[in-house]
Formats: sequence, C-alpha cells, structure tokens
Amino acid sequence: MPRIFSRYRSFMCLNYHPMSEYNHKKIEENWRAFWEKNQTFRTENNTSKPKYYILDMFPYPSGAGLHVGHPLGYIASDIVTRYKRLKGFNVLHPMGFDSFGLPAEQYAIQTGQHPAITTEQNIARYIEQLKNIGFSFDWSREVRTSDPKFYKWTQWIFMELFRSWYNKETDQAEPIETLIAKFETNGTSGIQAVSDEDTPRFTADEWKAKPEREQYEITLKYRLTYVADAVVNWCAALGTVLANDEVKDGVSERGGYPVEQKLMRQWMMRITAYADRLLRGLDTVDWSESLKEQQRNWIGKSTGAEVSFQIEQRVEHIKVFTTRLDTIFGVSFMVLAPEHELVAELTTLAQKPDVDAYVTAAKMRSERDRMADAKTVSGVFTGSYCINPFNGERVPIFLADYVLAGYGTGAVMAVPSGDQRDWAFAKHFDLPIIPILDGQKDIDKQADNTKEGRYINSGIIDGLTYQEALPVLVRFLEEQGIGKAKINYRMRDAVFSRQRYWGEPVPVYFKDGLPYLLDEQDLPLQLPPVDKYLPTETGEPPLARAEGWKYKGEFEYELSTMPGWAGSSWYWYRYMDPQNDQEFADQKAIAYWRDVDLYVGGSEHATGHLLYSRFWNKFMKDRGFVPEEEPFKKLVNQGMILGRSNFVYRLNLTVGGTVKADSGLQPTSKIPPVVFVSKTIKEIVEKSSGPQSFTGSADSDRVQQYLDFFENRLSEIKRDFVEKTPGTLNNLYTSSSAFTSAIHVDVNIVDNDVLDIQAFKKSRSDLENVEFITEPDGSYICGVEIEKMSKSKFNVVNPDTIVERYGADTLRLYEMFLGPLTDAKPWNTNGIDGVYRFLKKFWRLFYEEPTETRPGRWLVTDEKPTPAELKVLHKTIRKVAEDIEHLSFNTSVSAFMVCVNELSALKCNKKAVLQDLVVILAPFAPHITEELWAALGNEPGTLSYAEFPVFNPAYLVEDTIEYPVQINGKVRTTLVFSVDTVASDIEKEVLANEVVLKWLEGKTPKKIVVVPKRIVNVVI
RNA sequence: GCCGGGAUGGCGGAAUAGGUAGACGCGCAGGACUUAAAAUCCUGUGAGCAGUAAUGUUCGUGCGGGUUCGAUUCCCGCUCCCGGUACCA
Repeated sequence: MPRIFSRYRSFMCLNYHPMSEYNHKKIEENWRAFWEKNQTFRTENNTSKPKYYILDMFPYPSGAGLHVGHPLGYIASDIVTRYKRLKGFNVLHPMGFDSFGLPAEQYAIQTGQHPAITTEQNIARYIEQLKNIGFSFDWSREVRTSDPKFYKWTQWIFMELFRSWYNKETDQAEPIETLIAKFETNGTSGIQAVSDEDTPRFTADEWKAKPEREQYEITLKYRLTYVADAVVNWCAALGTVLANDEVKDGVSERGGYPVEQKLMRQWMMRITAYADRLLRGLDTVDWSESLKEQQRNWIGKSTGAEVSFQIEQRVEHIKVFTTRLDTIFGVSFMVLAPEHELVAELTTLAQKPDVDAYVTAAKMRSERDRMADAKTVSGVFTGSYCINPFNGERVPIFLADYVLAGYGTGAVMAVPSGDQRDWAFAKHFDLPIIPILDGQKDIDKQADNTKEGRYINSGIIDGLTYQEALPVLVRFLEEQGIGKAKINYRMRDAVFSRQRYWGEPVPVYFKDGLPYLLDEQDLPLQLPPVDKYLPTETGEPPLARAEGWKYKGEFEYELSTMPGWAGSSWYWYRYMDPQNDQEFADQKAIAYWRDVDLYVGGSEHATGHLLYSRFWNKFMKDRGFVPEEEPFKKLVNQGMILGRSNFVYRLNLTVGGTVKADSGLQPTSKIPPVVFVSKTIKEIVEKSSGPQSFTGSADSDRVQQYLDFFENRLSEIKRDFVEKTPGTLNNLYTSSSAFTSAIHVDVNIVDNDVLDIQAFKKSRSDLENVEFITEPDGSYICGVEIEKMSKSKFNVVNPDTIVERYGADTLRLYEMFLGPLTDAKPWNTNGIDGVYRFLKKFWRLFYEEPTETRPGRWLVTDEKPTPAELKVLHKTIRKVAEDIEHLSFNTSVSAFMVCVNELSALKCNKKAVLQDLVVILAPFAPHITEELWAALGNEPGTLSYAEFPVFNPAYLVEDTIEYPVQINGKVRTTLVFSVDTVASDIEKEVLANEVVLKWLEGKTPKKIVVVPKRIVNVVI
C-alpha cells in the first residue's frame, strides 16, 4: 500500500518521469519506437542549414548476422552525426547493403535457393540488429546494390564508360563522338588517347573509307571499358574461375583440385587512364598518410625509359621498361615472363623441352606465390639472344616466373651488379656480373644499387655521374629510335568480368562477334532465372544456363557479371536521391550534398574499393554528372575487432589393457570417457611432467595440491568408468605426447574465462555426459587466444545479447571505450560492467536510489551551480567536443566517467549543469539522454536537434600551477607557483627547496631548465 | 617477398607541440551494508629493495643503440603480431 502511494505521488509531482529506476530495456524500446514513429532522423535535401554527409562503408549482409565488429565504425559515425546535428548541420547519414557477393552464391549452389531470397533474409536481420543499436540512420534512403532499381544505374554507368574515351590533351574522359569527329577531320594524327597498344594509324580519308564495322572495331580499342584477355585462376575440375581467396597452396580450397593460370576474354576497365589523377588527388584529401601511401604504392608511378632490344637474326624486338637506364651497360641477360607472347618463337629446338616444362610449371603457380617467393631462383634459357642497342653485345634470353606478364612489358633487362634478384639469378646460371659504377661495393657478395660514383664499362657514359649520364642516354635512345623516356605505372587495368551468377548483368549483347550496348530504355537488364548456380559443363558462366535469354530474342548477351566492387563504386550518390527512376540521382540533390564529408570504414578497402570509387567518380565528373573531383573528403579506418577465442582442454585418454590374442575382445569397441581439464590444472600437470618441473619453489605446496587434486579426480573417473563398463579392457591411459587437445568453445557461454558448465553440457547433445576436472574451487577455467572473429572459431559475439543484457547505450559506450577507433583490438566483455555502472551512476545524479518501499525521488533542482561544478562541466564540454572532432571517442567516454565521478562527489543535482551534460552525452548514449531530457521538462524527441553547449574558458582559469621539479630528468618533488611567477623567481625557490638541496649535496647545479607553465629540471 | 600498421601493469587503454608514465575502466585484495548472496559504497593495487609506518630508493612503455637538461613520443638497426597484395567484401 505505501509503495503504490509513493510511486503515484512521484509520478504526479513532476512533469515527466515515469521511471525512476534505470531500466534500459524499457527506455530504449520506448525511444526507438518514438524515433521510428516521428521519423526523427529523416533528412531533407534542401534546408538553409549547412550540409554534412557522413557515410559508413555499407556491409555485405552475410548469413552469420551482424557481429560486434560491424557496429564499431557505425557507432563512431553515429556519434559524429548526432554531434553535427547538435552543431546545427543538416546531416545525411544513410545505410544500405552491398548485397551482391560470393557467399550468397555459394549458399545458392549448395542449397539451390535463389541468392535473392537468402540475401533478403540476411538484410532483414541486419536491419533489425542495426535498429536495436539506436543508430540515427535515415532508413527511408536505404539502398541495395542487388536491387534492379539500383543496378539499373550501375549498368547505366557501365554504358557511359563504354561510350567514352580518355583524351590526354584535355586530360579527361569525353564522349566517343569527339574521338570519331577527330578521326573524320584529321585521322589519328594528333590524337592523344589512352588506348590499347595495337591501335592502327590512319588519315581522315582512310577512316571515311572504312566500313562501319571496322570503324566500330577501332573505337573499341579506345573505350574506357573494353574486352581483352586477362589471366585468371582456372579450376577445370570445378569448371570455374576462382578468387585468389579460394585458392590455397596452389589448389582449390574446396576439394583441393588443381588450379592453373589461364587467359580468358574479360571486360576490362581502363583505370590506368586515371593513374596520374588518382595519384594527384591524394594530395587534396584528408585521409591517413598510411592509406594514401598504400594507394600511391599501388598506383606505383615510376619514371624511366622504354628500350627495344632487337632479337638476334629476327625482326622482332623485345621491349623493356627500366627505371635505371643508366645501368644499361651492365645488362648481362634478359628475362621474360613465361607467358610472354614471343616465348614460342624464341625457344630453340634444343631448349624446347626445358622451356615447355618450365612454362607449364609456372602456369600452376599463382601470381602471389611467384612474387612472394624470393628465395628460390628458377628460370630457363630459351636458346635465343637479343642485342643490347647501346653496345651491340649479345644478351641471352631467359624465362623466369618472377617476371609477371601483366606488369610493364613482361620483360626485364637484368643488371646483376645492381639488382639483388638479378644477381642471384646470374650466380645461379653462371652469368657475368659487370660492375658499372666505381661506387659499387662488394658486388662479388651481393648487388649494390647505388647511384654514387662514376660509370665504368659503360661506353658513352664512362666517367660521368648519374646526373650527367641520364640526359646523354635519353638523347641516344631517341636519336637512334630505339626507345623513349616513359612513365610507367604498376597499376593495371581492372578486370571487370566475373564468371558468376550473383552480380549485375553486363548490359551488352554480341552481334557478329562484336559487343554492343543495349538500348537505354531496356535497362535494367535483370538477372534471368537459372536451374543451377554453377557454370555449364562447357565452362561457361552460370548465365549461359538461362533458357531463351537473348536480346530482342536474337542476340547473345554477355554472360559474365560485374564484380563486387561495381555497385560500391558509386552508391553514395544514390543515397542523395534513392527513389529516382529517371536518373541515378537528381542533379539538384547532388549539387546540394556534393561529396562525403566523413567516410568511415575498414582499412582492408584501402586499395580496392577506394581506388575504384575514386576512378568512377573522376569519370563521372569528367562527363558532367557529378561536381567534385574527389568523392571522400575525409576518411578514417576503424580498426578490426579481433575475437577472443576460448578453449576447453580435452584429455587425450585411451582405453587399454593387455589383450590376449585369444580373448576375443575388441580393443576399439570401448570409447573412453570425454574429460575436460581446467586450464590451470592442465598447465601444472604438463609442466610437472615436463623437463622443467617445479622444484623447491614457494609454489611447490600449491602445485602439489593441484597435482593431488588432479590425481584424485582422475582416479574417480577411472573408477566410474570401470564400474559402468565392466570387462577386462578397462584401464584408461593419458597420452604422454599430447596430454590434451584444445577445442574451441563458444565464447557466449564463458564469462571471464570461466566456463558455464551447465550451459556447455546443454549446448550439444553429445556433451551431456562429459566429465570435468575443474579447479579445486569447482570452476572451470578456459584457455584464451586472440584471433580473427569468425563463426568457425566460435568467437563471434553478437551485439543482440549485449543489447538485451546491458542496453544499446552501454554497447555504444563500451565499443568506444575499448580503445582508439583506428586500432585493431580484441573483443572481450570484461570491462562492460564498468560502462553500465557509469550509466547507472549518471542516472543517480537525477534520481535517488530506490529502496524496497519506495521508488527514487527526482533530485534535480534549479539551484545556481557553484564555480567548482561549472569547472567540472566546462572541462568536460571542452574535452568531449575536442575528442569528437579528433574522433577520439575512448577518451571522451573516460571524460564522462571522470565528470560523473566528480559531480557525484560534489553532490551536484543542479539542472543548469545536468541539462548540458545530457546534451553532450546524447551522441554517445542517445536513449538514456532522451529519457532524461524529457524528464528535465523538455519536449520529448527534441534532444536530437538541441544545441551543443558552448564552452566557456572563464570557468577553467587557474591562478596557480604545480611544477614538477626534476633532478637530472627525474621528478623528485613538486612546487606550486602562481601563474605569473617569472622563471628567475622559480629558479631561486627551487634551489632553496630541501629535496633539491639534498640531491645537490652541496654542489652547484650545471644547469637549470625552467619551462614556463610546465616543468623545472635541475642538472647536476 | 613487397607495401602499410602495431607492441605501455594481470587485462582494455591514457599521456593530442619532447616535459610528473600508468588517467578512466576491468580484474584482484581488504572493509561497510546483508542471515547470506547479488547490487551498492569506501580503501588499496606496475615490479623490486629498505622501513612498524609516513616514506625513501632502484628498475620499468617489444629488443639493441643514438640525439636531448629531459624520450612511450625524434633518429638508426632488429624481433614478433596484424591488414593488403589486383576474382572475399
């Protein structure tokens, strides 16, 4: 009766606070429903507010659901989003799904279920999980790359790429018509285009005389997307091309079938046209230096020269690219990739068996293996020679698999005195190592790539330095017509075809062997139904299975689909105007949102997604579809969350006994009991039987206690086993080689490395009757290892259980509290209680702790805050605002903790302080703050668009400073001085200090360093 | 192999211009409340040595050097771990 009364009273007395106890479940459910109903986070495309676009790399919706690694970046971006709203920005913060991909296709192959169905289910689960964490996404803008309404525009961009060429003169992409116009007026003369190597030269008249088909064929060599042969991992047994990921140690991961490198007709993207702009653009974006460095290295711009080596007694040349033209007189052999187009011609009859064997072996090795293997030297002599154009020397031509066909010209001029790999090759094949610079040292032991000194054995550049020699060499090259200065890029054109089902169909059909674009009104070209998601028996992609799938009922479609990165290369524009069916996005919306102000995602996308996106963006800018040269102004990589795997140790027991030959007993018929040993026991038993046993240490009593405990338990188990399974074969032996086996155990039934034994037994039917040898106190301690979070390692932690137990606010704070956003960090929930306690303590500033008989009273008053309270508040305002700007969220969480600790100590319940605190905490913990914001008398739901409190430095002014006083760099005491004390006065007082005098021992200090407002150091 | 990143107490981490190493949280230990437990609150907590204690002192930021009055921070040389390496996304 009294309980009901007081609850009723407290409810009536105040404007709004139905809840005096911090009930995260109720609070969070209420506010999530409120936001959804009121569309709190819906974003408009035109307001007078300044725009701010915060983007998360959208996830691939896998079947395992969202794990705690996913939200890390989303929480960070949501904090910035909510902060920017409080700062008066109109923030675009959308979410969607990169929903084409291999896992769904694998699943479809296994189950026969259409990938669209599983993808749909996975997305539904992701959305539910994301909504549970309280992100302020504008869900009305969600996109999915596998939705035909979306991929219609991916296909449209592909078509625009096909309709474009790259004009080096204007340094941008242009419609193919401008190229044709040039052909019509001047032929190929004066055309500076990025194109295939084998473009024919012709005059305007010749062009006009060509038949239409031939004209079209010529333009195909210029378009930004084109068909060419590219090397792929071909697995004949599976009838398909494999991702590098799916190849392990040269064989397919599934099934272990052989994989060979095979050339295949593929759609390519002429990203190399943009190499230099991709490089230059990096200087204009606010990304981490390491990320930019990775992209620079990937693009790999190198300045050098291309030189042609005439093949002896033949008309053909071998072209090589070198960045060290100055070493040309040191060339003692030539190395070609085994796939080089001239291999067959160069191979002499005598060498043919060796060469054939080598080429076949190289086909079996993946590109990465070939590059990674620097230790073994392998190669084969072709039997042919070429001529060094600088000195006329004969140069033997070898093949070696460390030279890759796709890089540069697929040929390398080898200079063993200057390049370690060439040096090793020369040693192996006993080829000459010619010194070329007097500055080279010890070249009989290793290569020396120095540019120091003057040239020797080097014909026209003998006696010159590097700087002097280079122009001489380039002039010679050009005069003799044997080469030219050239800029080379490591980056290659991107393969755009996938021999897969679950991707965007390419909007192309073939007529008389030539590719043509579909009519634009026929977009989207939808994925046709197929009976199976496998390649055909003849090795064609799955789309070949689609029956009657022909363009206009007549022409063959392209059968490959687009790669995973197609949709993600432009998706951020779709969020600006996601429903538009006339354009990929309305130009007005694009003009307003322009680019992404903050992009958050994993560093594993550094060279894939982020290069392709920049490439497409630049292309779209060239063609006038978008306004900005760079799409992502600022970018941060969140660190990977590693899983903390737990292990149980299964005792390796064998059933034994002496079996007489005539006994008829089957030794294998008895299964030993399954026994799990706790970690400490396992370690002690292992150590005590190992070489370094415990002897005479202080621990020896404890060790003996554990050993006795183990022996007793084991005897018990043996006795039980004998009783339950009578017979002669009933002895149990522990293995001496592998005492136990570590087995992954689901981390969700382990708490602080202590196993929930009951839950473990219940988790699988075969574990019901297992035995445990626990610690003497009855607990079972698990082993620990940090590894990648993955379902197969049973270390995936699902955010749902944490949200259920602690609430989304705690999850959000805890993920941020784990450490710096950009660091990789192991996930463990050991500290989560501390964050939860913090929220409860924060709540206690507003509500008294409830007792058995009555709920907690509302404590907040309208009293004027004291200077001490204002100091705490403003210190926190400054720290949190700074931290958010620097994306240092772990430190702001601890700043909140310090603030609440201090306000609790001051017993501060004043609205003037607490209301500001609610606002600055809101981006981190939106639910609890919405609740308290309303309880403080504000209109529910208005917190998201409130105003971030302004920091007032006046509250933080100090009039004294505590100086640490060091002797020889070690702090020995501290002294307090008023802020305006001059250095000489400080010095005087420091020298009079008794601690300092003690250390001086009567000597005069050598030096006294006084750093104003910082520190004093006395050097003795 | 190549490119990029990282390493600080028992654990996650802090020290944002080279200036008191270990903020904050977890864990642990002791205490208060309780029949008890949970929850909550209070105190202590890098390691060693000396001291009843206050305290003093030495060592200490992966390893080995260097620059500096002073280095977790800057430089040189290593070790180990992680990411990427062109069809995972």
